[in-house]
Amino acid sequence: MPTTATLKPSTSKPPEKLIIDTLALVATYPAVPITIDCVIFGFEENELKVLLIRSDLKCYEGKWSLLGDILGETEQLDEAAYRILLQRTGMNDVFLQQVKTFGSPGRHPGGRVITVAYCSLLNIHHHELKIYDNELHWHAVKTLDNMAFDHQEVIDECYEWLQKRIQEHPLAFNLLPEKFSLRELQNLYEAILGVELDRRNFRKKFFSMDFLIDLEEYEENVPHRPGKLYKFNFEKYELNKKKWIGIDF
Amino acid sequence: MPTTATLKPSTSKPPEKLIIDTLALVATYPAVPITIDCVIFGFEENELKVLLIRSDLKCYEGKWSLLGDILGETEQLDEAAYRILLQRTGMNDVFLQQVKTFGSPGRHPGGRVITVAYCSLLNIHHHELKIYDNELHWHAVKTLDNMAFDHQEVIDECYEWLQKRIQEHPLAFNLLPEKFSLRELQNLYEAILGVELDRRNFRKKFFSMDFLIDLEEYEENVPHRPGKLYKFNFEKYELNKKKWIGIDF
DNA sequence: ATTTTATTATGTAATCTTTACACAAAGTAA
DNA sequence: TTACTTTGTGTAAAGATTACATAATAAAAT
Repeated sequence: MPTTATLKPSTSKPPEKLIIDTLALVATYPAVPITIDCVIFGFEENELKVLLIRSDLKCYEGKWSLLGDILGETEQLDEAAYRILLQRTGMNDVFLQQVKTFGSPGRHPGGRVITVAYCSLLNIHHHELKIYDNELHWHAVKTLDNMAFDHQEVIDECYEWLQKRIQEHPLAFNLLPEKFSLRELQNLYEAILGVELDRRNFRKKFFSMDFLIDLEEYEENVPHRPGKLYKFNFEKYELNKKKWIGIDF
Repeated sequence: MPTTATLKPSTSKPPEKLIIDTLALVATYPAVPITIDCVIFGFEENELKVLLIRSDLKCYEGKWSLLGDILGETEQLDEAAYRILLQRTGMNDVFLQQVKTFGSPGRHPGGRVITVAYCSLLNIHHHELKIYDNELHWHAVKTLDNMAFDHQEVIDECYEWLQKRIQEHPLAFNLLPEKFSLRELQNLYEAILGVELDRRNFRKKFFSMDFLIDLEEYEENVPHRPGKLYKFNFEKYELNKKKWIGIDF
């Protein structure tokens, strides 16, 4: 035992007997089917949306469901999430992150199934859906109801995760066109955070971060004064990103 | 389909055939053993520590391991985490939170086992260990090595989660005595965040949050001028806590 | 008793950040 | 030409952060 460890009291005992046959050990463990569910948020017409399909279970007939599938026997969790997204939508250029695992014994009508939720945020017009089986579609997050399984809860947790995340990481730029106006950026934040922001202060904030590249181009075909277009400087961000924010609660 | 949903293109198809026998469906799913691992951080002698036991697998002989066990067949994930902590340590008054699920196919030598990591932070002197089997002990986080399974990685992820978390939530107060001096509080933050902080600014920060109750009492038996004692006003915090932090990256 | 040592407690000026708020300029549509 | 809509911009006040030094208190050593 290293000297840095707190001394164990005299009642401490080493393992009774070391287990040699780990395969036999694991074989005695009860096993549970694992699924991965993908919560893919998108943004369109100033509204946050999420990708859903029709449930193919009779008991959830007509209800909506997340994109999910069972975990393959030799698959990494992340790998499965990317596979599912590709199989269901044809998209292969999306960054997914694990958010939370849901394991209530009663969450699946067919018996215990544990699901690991993965989340992403993307530009609906940059990522063409190539497959539409089971009525795959973008559904407004505000008007969700009628969800199969515990998918409402899964979406709620992912949405909270997302709201936090877009304030700390430049996620939002993934769902704007490459060239965007500050108004588009602000609409996005307002839609996802569900608040109104002051336009001047919003601009000041982003300009002072100094990650926006002024393209010296302007919007076209807008029925009013066109806004300037910018793009996000991901390289600069990667070099300069903050380590921490400071104690604040 | 609600009117808010994006219209599906003509290629969209409803589910081919609805599944009625969900039990039979789930029975076809490959199943994986699930374990829960508890990453319990504690603080003692100005050092962050974590609860470890000896691995009882021959192939990890002499290595340290997190407190873990298999998930019971009808157990909630959270429930299992609390049970494991109670069984292994006798502690039953600890708040645990799910951090991440680890599922690399090769992470367990006995075959695929997926683990869900739960994390907590507590005051070593408030939570007496009542069981010491398998050399249960507090181990300094700084000097970890020689970990079984992927437990180093699990601890690393939980540590990062913790560093972020204590800056946004008043977690830290759970691991001080009820009455504490500002120096104790500062030591804690410095130890967990791994930085040095300016004493005057640190005090200003906490006083301005206005969640500390001045007890008008002083430290005793210290070989120098005694510091004032405070306690944390959890009620006030619950009423006033912030909704969000602001865009910053 | 006096001195030494360690540590607490406190204030201020400079800088930076946040907030609230209003008006002129640019383009389209009528 | 006018009306409409939306962009772009500045400033003052308040608040937060940073960097920094000195006096007070108690115990321990002499």
